[in-house]
Amino acid sequence: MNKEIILRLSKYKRLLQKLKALGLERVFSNNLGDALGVTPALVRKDFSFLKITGNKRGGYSIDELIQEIDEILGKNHPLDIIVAGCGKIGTALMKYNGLSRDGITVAAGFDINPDIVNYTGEVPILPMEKIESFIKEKNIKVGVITVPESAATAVYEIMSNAGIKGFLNFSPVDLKCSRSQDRDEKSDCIVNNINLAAEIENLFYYVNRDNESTEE
Amino acid sequence: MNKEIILRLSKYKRLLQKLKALGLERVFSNNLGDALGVTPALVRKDFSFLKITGNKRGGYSIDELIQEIDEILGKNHPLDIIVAGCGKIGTALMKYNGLSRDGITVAAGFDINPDIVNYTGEVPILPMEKIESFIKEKNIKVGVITVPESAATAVYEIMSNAGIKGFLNFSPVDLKCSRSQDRDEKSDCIVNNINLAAEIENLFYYVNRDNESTEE
DNA sequence: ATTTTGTTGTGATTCAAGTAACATTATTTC
DNA sequence: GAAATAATGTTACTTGAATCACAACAAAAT
Repeated sequence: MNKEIILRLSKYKRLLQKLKALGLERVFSNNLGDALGVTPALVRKDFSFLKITGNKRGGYSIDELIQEIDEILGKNHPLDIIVAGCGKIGTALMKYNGLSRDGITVAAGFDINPDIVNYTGEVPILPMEKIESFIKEKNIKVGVITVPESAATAVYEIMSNAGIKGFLNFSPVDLKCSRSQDRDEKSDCIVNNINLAAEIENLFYYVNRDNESTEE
Repeated sequence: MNKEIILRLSKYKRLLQKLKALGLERVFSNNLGDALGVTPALVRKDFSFLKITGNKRGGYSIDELIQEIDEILGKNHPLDIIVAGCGKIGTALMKYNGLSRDGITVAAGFDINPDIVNYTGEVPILPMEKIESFIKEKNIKVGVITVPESAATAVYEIMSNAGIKGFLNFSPVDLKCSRSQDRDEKSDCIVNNINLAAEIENLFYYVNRDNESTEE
């Protein structure tokens, strides 16, 4: 199955909440498709795939949609994550309001540097040695990796062995776990890699190319 | 054309630099494919598409490859960017070493909050009113958007009108410009959207689903 | 009650990224 | 110098995500 479907789900929900705030009660696949820049058929297919069903003439109930999407995204369970590596990016994520706004809680950060360990902060920063026991005790399943490239694989191994199943990886090495390619298989874990420098390099490629072709 | 090709290019290069550091001089499509988890044929296709050519028996010269990739990624020009919105994520990016390590320089940050404006920092934080003139004067082409959702579209418009062609957008709204879908068309601009909360929600979906199916 | 309307749900189609296969050609070996 | 080898470069194929098109059907209108 496609990762994109679930990313679209989050976008549907965000939009639905706004429509609800405006007083709307029902929505059509056309509305959602327009807003996301996809065809209405794809919206219906997404819902069909996720066993969400609408009304043959009246579209979809916004309230029900939101509820069902929450159910699918696991919003009825607590969304607790940890952050491994409290450098620039790591600490930013720990404090980022955009996560808590969507119900995601950073339970703790971890770092090898004893100088920045801090048990009393709003989100505590614990020594890296404690990451394994913390994961097991709190039964954490999702973690963010923001350690330097050289440490990424080792930290990933530790987290994976301790029970983390979902990874958001900001280090520039592509972490790939056993069967993560095929998201339908019951795989050991999932990794979403975000390579910030590569994303920006990517932009420069198109920008430079477009420049050149207009300079003629 | 596919964004993925250019992201792979960055990965090729990272790998090539490591191989070079180990003393290697030549590399085969097989090596690169293994490391990136793709078929060797795709590696050759990427190079073929980018007019990079190898040696029928001896593979590719690492030095030449690195040079040609640098050329394509525009590494011979300065990679100057700006950051709009100096909140948690924005300031983290401004100080993130991972960018400068790849030759990317943050020329300045911008924010509406006068309290955090700071002309003397390593990377200055300027008032948002100055973003337009700054872009024009310094001829900046790539920008990062890390403002709150409510301001995202407005800031995008200003930046776009001032001359920014490539956007990395961290606000949860999908910014889409005229013809950015089709990356072959000479389009007005390119936007890469990164929705952090959605990425994590996405992980929880798979983690929860796998849990449920093993609980039977 | 019957017809019309308008939207869902889904099978067929398109399209593009990635894979597989192979013809091509430098290099080595004898 | 000819044969064998081992890699590239490219054509044909596969696959899967998104679109298109339409049948099914609930609600509204007559």
